[in-house]
Amino acid sequence: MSVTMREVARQAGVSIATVSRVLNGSGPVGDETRARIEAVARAMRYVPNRAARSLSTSRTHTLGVVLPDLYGDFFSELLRGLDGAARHHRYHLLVAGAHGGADALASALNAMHGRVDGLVVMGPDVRADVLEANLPPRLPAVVLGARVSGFAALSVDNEGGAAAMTRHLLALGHRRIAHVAGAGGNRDAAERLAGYRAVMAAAGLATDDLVERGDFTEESGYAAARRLLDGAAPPDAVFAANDAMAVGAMSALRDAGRRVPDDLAVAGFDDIPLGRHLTPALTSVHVPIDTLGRRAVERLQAAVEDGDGAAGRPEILPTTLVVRASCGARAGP
Amino acid sequence: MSVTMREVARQAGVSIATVSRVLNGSGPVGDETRARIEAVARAMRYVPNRAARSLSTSRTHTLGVVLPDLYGDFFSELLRGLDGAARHHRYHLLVAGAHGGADALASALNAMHGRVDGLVVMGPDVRADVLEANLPPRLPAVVLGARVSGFAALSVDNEGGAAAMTRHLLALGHRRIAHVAGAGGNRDAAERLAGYRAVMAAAGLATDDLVERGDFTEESGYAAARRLLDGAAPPDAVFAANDAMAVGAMSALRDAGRRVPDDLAVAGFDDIPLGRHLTPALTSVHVPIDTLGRRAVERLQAAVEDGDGAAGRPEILPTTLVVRASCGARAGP
DNA sequence: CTGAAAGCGCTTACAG
DNA sequence: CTGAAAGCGCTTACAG
Repeated sequence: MSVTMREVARQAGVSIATVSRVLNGSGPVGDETRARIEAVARAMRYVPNRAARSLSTSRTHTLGVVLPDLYGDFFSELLRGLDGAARHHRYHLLVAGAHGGADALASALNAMHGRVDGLVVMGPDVRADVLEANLPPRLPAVVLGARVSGFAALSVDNEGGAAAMTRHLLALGHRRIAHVAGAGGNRDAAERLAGYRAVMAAAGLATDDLVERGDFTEESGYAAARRLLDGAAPPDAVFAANDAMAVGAMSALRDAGRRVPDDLAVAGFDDIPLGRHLTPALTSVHVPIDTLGRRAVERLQAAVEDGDGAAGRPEILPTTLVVRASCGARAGP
Repeated sequence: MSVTMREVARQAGVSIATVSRVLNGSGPVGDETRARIEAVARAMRYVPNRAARSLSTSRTHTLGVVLPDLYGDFFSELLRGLDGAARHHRYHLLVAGAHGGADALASALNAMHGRVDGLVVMGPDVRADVLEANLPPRLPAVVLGARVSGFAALSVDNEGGAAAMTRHLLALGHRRIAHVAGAGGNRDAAERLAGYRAVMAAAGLATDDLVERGDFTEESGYAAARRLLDGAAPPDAVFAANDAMAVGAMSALRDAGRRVPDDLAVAGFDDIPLGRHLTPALTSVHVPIDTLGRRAVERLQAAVEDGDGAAGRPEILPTTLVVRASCGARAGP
């Protein structure tokens, strides 16, 4: 195929071992020899074959990333965090979208064997036992948004964030606070719902007719808001489990002739860039997505370097309330 | 490290050649032998080492993707297109962000040698000769947004789109149409500027004091709009070379107390999802970003399969005008 | 300082 | 139908 070390060695009149030493800066090599080899390699436009190198060193300098999807504000920012940290630690990224399903996950993981030094797997939709059954036993891995025994877990404080938002809405005087929950079976969705419910219960407020389920898409947020408006006693605030659904809800309210925030407050979760640009700007719970990516790489890098399995204590990143105009608070940046 | 074919072979009492045949479904193997090997492999949780397989087959089933960045609406959608098509053709994606600079590009390409069957490189900021000097001679590659001799080129009709937008603004009665250009040295930016200039010139309108340069960021769009407003004779329409700058321009106009579209029309380029959510919604030029990704993979896949270098004629994808409220046209979806 | 050789984990003609 | 062997392109003790 392409030019190999053997050809460089022949051209330079040395053994391949010496070429390897020069290219890796390892072992002692005579100055004259080194210069000659470097010149020949450059002239021949030699580039080392990484697959071969990986095979003999069993190091790839690559991290595998398996996400439910590669698209959208959330994953885009996650990739940014992963990419930045990976670049910083001189790692590359082998990415795969594994839209739901244990099969997709298994096949993605299979295809990475021997090509990565560690794995970042995002699994809020995947059952922990499925993950556990498919993660390679020896490979360092960090799991995002799920907890799998034996592997490092990184997640965000969904419950705390949802609780803070619910308290904020209560403090603004809202009582019938509806929640548009995320997809069933999704861990983030479940935790956010739990945070909301806990605070409502503590305030002595029932939530029976105030929870509608969506699936994290804008359309599902629109539909959920419609159902809430059509109910017997419509809410005075809508807290969606993510920003996309909040955007959908805002559209539904507008289409129904209700003004935000005058008639109804709306809030989301994630704090995607879009939120700042809406009119009114969207109150949300900030999730440190890029930090999530960065920390994942850092933990992995440490694990690879130290040889341990990246296990260690689970890490929960804090979320923060971001108050803007959509919830009707007076002071909104 | 992990369990290898040799261990499976030993456990099953056969040679590694036979194990390989079973795993790949190649060559004839006795039913009883096959069943035994499959059982053993499953029991041992054997997963083939891809680096080793790549080395002996010189096929990786992976495509390398080198982008200026991995973040933002544009790249996110491009990745979506790439990922979808890659999955469809059973390829994986090795991605790298190579923020400007020939060095980053060279190092990213280096690190991919031996690990990919083909390359997608996005190069609007990179000079063609730098690309040409760094692309591996034998590897099929498609270049996005640049033209490098010997490699397939895929781009979008920037000039046509900018011309159509300029004509649209003229048709709405605007005369002093300003253009906020993209980064200098960027090919997309240059083509969009050219499209704008050509139509203005054909209409007999001067553009001397109507072009401000930005760098594709929202902030630069804000600053450019400010400079235009502060000029001797402010424009009556602002056409930004991308949506992010249009968003910045809208903010600047709002901060200056000017209403969009009543006082000034604003238009962008790219048609990112955000545009639909703005108030007023942003008129833009739709760029088929995901198609760009999909076509890149399709061409590469064909090249890998057929053994040719993926060269062939350059392909220019059409752009389309998307009229919304920000330019003041009556009928806007 | 330099080279011959073994080995990384696979695949694939070539024999049998 | 099955196995022994060479080879993919590197790295790395081990000699010298």
